[in-house]
Amino acid sequence: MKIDGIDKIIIKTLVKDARTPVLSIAREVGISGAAIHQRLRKLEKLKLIDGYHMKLNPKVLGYTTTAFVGVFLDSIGEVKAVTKQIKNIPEVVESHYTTGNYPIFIKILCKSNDHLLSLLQNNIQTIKGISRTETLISLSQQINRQISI
Amino acid sequence: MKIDGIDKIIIKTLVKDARTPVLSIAREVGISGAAIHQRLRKLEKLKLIDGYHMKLNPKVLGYTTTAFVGVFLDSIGEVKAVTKQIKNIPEVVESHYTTGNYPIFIKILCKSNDHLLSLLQNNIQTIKGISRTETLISLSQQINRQISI
DNA sequence: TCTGAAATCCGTTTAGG
DNA sequence: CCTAAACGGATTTCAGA
Repeated sequence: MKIDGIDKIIIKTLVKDARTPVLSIAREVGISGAAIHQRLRKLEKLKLIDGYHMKLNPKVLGYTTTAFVGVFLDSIGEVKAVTKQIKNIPEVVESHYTTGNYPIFIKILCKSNDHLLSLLQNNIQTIKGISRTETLISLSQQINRQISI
Repeated sequence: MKIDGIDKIIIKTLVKDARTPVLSIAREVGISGAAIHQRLRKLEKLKLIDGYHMKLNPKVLGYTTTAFVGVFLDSIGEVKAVTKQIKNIPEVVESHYTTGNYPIFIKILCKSNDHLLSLLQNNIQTIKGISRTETLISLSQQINRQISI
């Protein structure tokens, strides 16, 4: 797996704006569009490129609060069943199976503190197998980026 | 701010694949490409669309482990200074200012447990103002999505 | 908001060094 | 790994309903 400087420019450009035309990258680095195209195919085949996605701004939809919730279980065997239930809650955007304090750790978006409370009490804590939760509210996010290449 | 069914199709399509041609969406919903184009401009003006980004697969780069680190500070006044230092660590992909157990909560990617240990001992814990840390290792991630519309 | 057409530009393939 | 050429199809703009 060789990733040279040209590949890095292609990647950095498209991480920033996935709709940058291939030909504009080609002009930038001074090779043909077809060559950029071939390199993109290579990077996709390597699975280094996972996809191209529109990013939504949750705040415009009213989701102003991010919270992390550590989930304790009655027994560790229930991870799968509980995760399946958690998947049905649309406000949950990440779920991790973890070692440390909690077996399950999730990230949720909510519209207000009341919404957060309601999610915890009416959705998350009513799932069978969950014994209790610990919440961490993100007041603001200073870093949000991908791994650097 | 009105988002109708057509807007939702546009958004869902581009969230899944940001490079879907406007004209293919147009055929899907049965209106002209120009109309889709106008709606996209509208959604961008609303700031609902935050951007279009290539998503990298950290595993292909060797980053197989995700960890969350709760950071305790000597004094709460040091949040800004410490965050600035944290930003210099490339493995840190998220940093949150939080209420709860920790004032700062970060997400990091690492290549191995040794790498994680080295990051904690040689990078994070050497930052002036950090008193101690608590680590949560993600063994696997079951959910990774955006807010639903 | 939408359409349809025009103009311009792009992605992709192919043949070849 | 690259180029150049060519085709099909895309984005974008604009006038008008």
